[in-house]
Amino acid sequence: MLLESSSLTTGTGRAHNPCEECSVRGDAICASLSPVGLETLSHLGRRVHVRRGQALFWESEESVLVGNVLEGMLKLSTMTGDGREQIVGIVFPSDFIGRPFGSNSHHTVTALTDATVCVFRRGAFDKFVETNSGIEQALLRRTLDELDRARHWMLLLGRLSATERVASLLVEMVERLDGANGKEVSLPLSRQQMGDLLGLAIETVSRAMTRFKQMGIVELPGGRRLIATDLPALRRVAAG
Amino acid sequence: MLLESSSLTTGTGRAHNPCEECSVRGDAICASLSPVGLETLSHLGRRVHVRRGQALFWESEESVLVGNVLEGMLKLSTMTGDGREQIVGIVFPSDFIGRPFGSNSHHTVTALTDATVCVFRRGAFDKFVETNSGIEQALLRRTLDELDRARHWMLLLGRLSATERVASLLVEMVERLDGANGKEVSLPLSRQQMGDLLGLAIETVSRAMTRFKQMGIVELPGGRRLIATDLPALRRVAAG
DNA sequence: CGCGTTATTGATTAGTCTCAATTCAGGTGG
DNA sequence: CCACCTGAATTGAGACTAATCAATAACGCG
Repeated sequence: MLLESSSLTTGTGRAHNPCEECSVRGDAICASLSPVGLETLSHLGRRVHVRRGQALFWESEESVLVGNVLEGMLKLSTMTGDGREQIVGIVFPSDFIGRPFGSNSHHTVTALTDATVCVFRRGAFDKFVETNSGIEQALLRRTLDELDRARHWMLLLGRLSATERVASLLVEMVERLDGANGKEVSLPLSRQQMGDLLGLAIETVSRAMTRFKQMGIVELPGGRRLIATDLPALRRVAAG
Repeated sequence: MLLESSSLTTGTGRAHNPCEECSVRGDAICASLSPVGLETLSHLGRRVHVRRGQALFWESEESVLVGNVLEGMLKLSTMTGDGREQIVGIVFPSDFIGRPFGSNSHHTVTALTDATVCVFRRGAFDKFVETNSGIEQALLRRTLDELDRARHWMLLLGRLSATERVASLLVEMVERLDGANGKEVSLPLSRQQMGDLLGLAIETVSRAMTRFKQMGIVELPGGRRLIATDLPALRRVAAG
């Protein structure tokens, strides 16, 4: 249940600043930093590897960590009192996770694929932000974007039918995994997780998928693989 | 001496900064400003009065304005292609509205009650923020809170039953309108709007309300008035 | 190749939406 | 001040969507 720190490995690099050759150097909030700021930050962070299915912060536990996703994809989720789960966000490389500035957002962060995250203790990160206002603005922009995404998802959850929701998710996945018409992508989500994200039962998700297959707008070559053979049509279904 | 403050406020001499006696001075993002910053900002903003039902920015139109709510309550909403509406947020006095930094969030802002908003042209506001990093952090905190709220709402929309949703809304309304057990509050939302917020049909909302009345945990003395006679019980229903 | 897990498919049920009919509240004009 | 009118809210009946329960089928892994 609890995070096993033994399974988490710390990154290397001491002489050279490891941030310089970070895979998300140009996209994450660190992009706004000067070389000096970057140097300081590099001493605060450490790389953590998480295996698929592993939780990163535990819900309702003091969320002491914040960080940037370097590789892989993770889900943010909450639960109702009686155990129903809702995924409230999917994070991709260069996305920021965690809640700076004291308060706590009560979300579980779980790796959907094997992932690498550059983490900071929140206190140290907060202090660093105070003296580097560039990063603050980067964080603000990113948070505003997240807010827009969350609100867009509210529309989906509140007003779209099951079929429309599944189509929307497939379209978004194809886009974010840079697929195209006829190009195969590998979904990072199980059917159960798709259900938890869309507010649907697993069977409902499955049925929608087979319906799309029968309509000839997607192919499902087994497992989590997906080919959108008629992306415009899928988009039309998603639109509502 | 020459200039009279025209339509907007005051009545106390022009040497005095109108922001000083603003109703949300201590709570809005302006709270973080120095007297000098406040002085500058006061020249950029103007007060706008909106009547109940009036829209403030129009969806998909270039959202040129941002601002602080001074009085009243407003809703943020989006629509599907075929006209289904979803309310994605309710804003209260001291809340910030609008999307700074270029991009556009495509939300309609409509007054739920008569309201007063302190608005800024976005370009001017953005520029002001760049030279006043205090306001940036205030905005960031506020946006992080909004994000948490939106994600909490995703749980509600994705996983709670109709009854649980309505109970949740009533609890939240009682809290934000500082009601208590047995204290009457006046809901700012019509049944239709409650439905648009909860992702439910108007009839379903109505039925849930009468069920609560029959259970003896609320009273509905007509109109939009509400008395939670057993708030703990209502909370229990909401919990799910 | 067999086993456990995950996904699909089917039958039934529960919950919510839709359509339709009153009832109620609030504002208007006589 | 009251009767009326209009929009909002409630209530009821039936239709439909998606959840649940249950039984295969496909996959992934040792």
